[in-house]
Amino acid sequence: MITIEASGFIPIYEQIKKGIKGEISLGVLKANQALPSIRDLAAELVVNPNTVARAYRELELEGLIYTRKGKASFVGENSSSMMQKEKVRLIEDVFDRAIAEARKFGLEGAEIKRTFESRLRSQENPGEGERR
Amino acid sequence: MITIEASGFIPIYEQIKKGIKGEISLGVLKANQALPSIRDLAAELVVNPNTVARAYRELELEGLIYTRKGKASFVGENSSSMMQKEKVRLIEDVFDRAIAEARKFGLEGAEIKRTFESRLRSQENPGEGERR
Amino acid sequence: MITIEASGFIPIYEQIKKGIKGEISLGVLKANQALPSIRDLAAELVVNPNTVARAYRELELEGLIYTRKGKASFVGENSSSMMQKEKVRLIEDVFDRAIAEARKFGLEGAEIKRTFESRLRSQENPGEGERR
Amino acid sequence: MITIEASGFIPIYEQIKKGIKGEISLGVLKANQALPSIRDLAAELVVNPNTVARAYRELELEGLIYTRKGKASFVGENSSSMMQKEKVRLIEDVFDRAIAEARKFGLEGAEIKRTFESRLRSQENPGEGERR
DNA sequence: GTGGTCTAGACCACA
DNA sequence: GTGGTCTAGACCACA
Repeated sequence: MITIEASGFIPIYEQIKKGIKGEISLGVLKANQALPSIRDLAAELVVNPNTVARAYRELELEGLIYTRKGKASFVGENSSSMMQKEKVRLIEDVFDRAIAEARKFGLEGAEIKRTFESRLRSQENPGEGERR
Repeated sequence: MITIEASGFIPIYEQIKKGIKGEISLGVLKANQALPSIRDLAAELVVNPNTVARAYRELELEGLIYTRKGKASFVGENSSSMMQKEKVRLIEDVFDRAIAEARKFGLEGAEIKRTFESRLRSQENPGEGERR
Repeated sequence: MITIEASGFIPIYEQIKKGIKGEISLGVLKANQALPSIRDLAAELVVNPNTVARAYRELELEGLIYTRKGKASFVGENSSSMMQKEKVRLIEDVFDRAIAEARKFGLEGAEIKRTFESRLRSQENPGEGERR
Repeated sequence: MITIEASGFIPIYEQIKKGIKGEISLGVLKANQALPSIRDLAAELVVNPNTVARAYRELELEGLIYTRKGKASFVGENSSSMMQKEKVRLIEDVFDRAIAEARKFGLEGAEIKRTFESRLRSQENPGEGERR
């Protein structure tokens, strides 16, 4: 289940790569399991097949998947453990950026924490609206 | 003090816009204060003047700054209050994205919180290294 | 059919914007119809592609067109009705300016009207030449 | 009484030239009469003296005014008759443009006339608002 | 010196 | 092929 946001600046192929990495690290996609075909995934995401192909090609270059020509692409044997290691780095990075962004707008530690917690809560209880 | 990261996908002119918005919201740039000249900022950021000009032009279209041809660009009268309102939205947005990212990699509420707090701490005490 | 007059002070990108707005309001360009490609229009107008790109970009910021990267730019769903509303304002404005101009040269109501009507007539019957 | 609109694309020196031409053609400024000094007019219009100087310089090149160094600029002997001839052309031109603009937005003869007349009326009776 | 427009041309993301 | 960004560099309006 990959979601694409067209509005942003992040290339679609990067969003697809990230989505698949997420599924590998989650265990949704397991070692040697076949990925969806390029055409199927492209149709599902309403995206050009070339774009999916590029995502797969780069994942292959990174050693996370392998391709059997004429058959399909498969999750690599060591992908899961590779992703475990990268996962930590990736998530830390995303929070570092978010915190840096908040600081750029003048928030300090306590405020940043409060904002973060309020967002976490509001995402977990989306029906409730936001109390602060 | 705007920093440009060339590696990312976010266009330079967007990074400049964001930087200036941050400074306005921080009060570093105050109403009717002159922005650095296009050429100066371009030199400082090692970027083409056209790129800075585009950032300024878009900020003007958004009503945050105004320009006196032949003189300079200035922070708009209401920019600060405009940014105050947008600030909340912007920061919430950045945390929403970070949390969504973390979830995509299989983290849940408690883990996300722990990760966030460890990053916040490690940024505040950069000398200590990172404990995990 | 957009015409650019190089002699004037109005920037080329503004003339292109105005031309496209005219075509949308005329119904020559209909909702979801593709605009000419940036390169094609640039070639037709003998103008740099960047200049057309700027016009398109600003029309997009104004919400009149939308762009699918790698495909084309398209007329927005509500552009026609947006232009209908703006059309009145735009045309009233242009006559206000013309009338103000005439007054600046000392013409009064009746003379202004006579001049306007003679121009309207002479444009409708260009073959006849101008009688004064 | 010259009015400058800063928002537009028309250079300020052109607006000043046009204003002075209007005053000459109106007879407000008569042959051999001194124009306001560059500094005075610049102060009055809240504009840089260089800008007024340029307007005067070009009017001199067009033969409409002459300058006595150290004294002032004066309306030329034949300016009034020169302007009489140009006046017609100038005003016709402005209406031609306005009509062309209206046509670009799909209006035809009768509608154009109606719009023009309504603007003329509303300018003459600004207190009344616009009835159509 | 300062901003604004424009061109030529390169390179990239995407279809 | 199509749009987007960026650079280098020119020229102009204005201060």
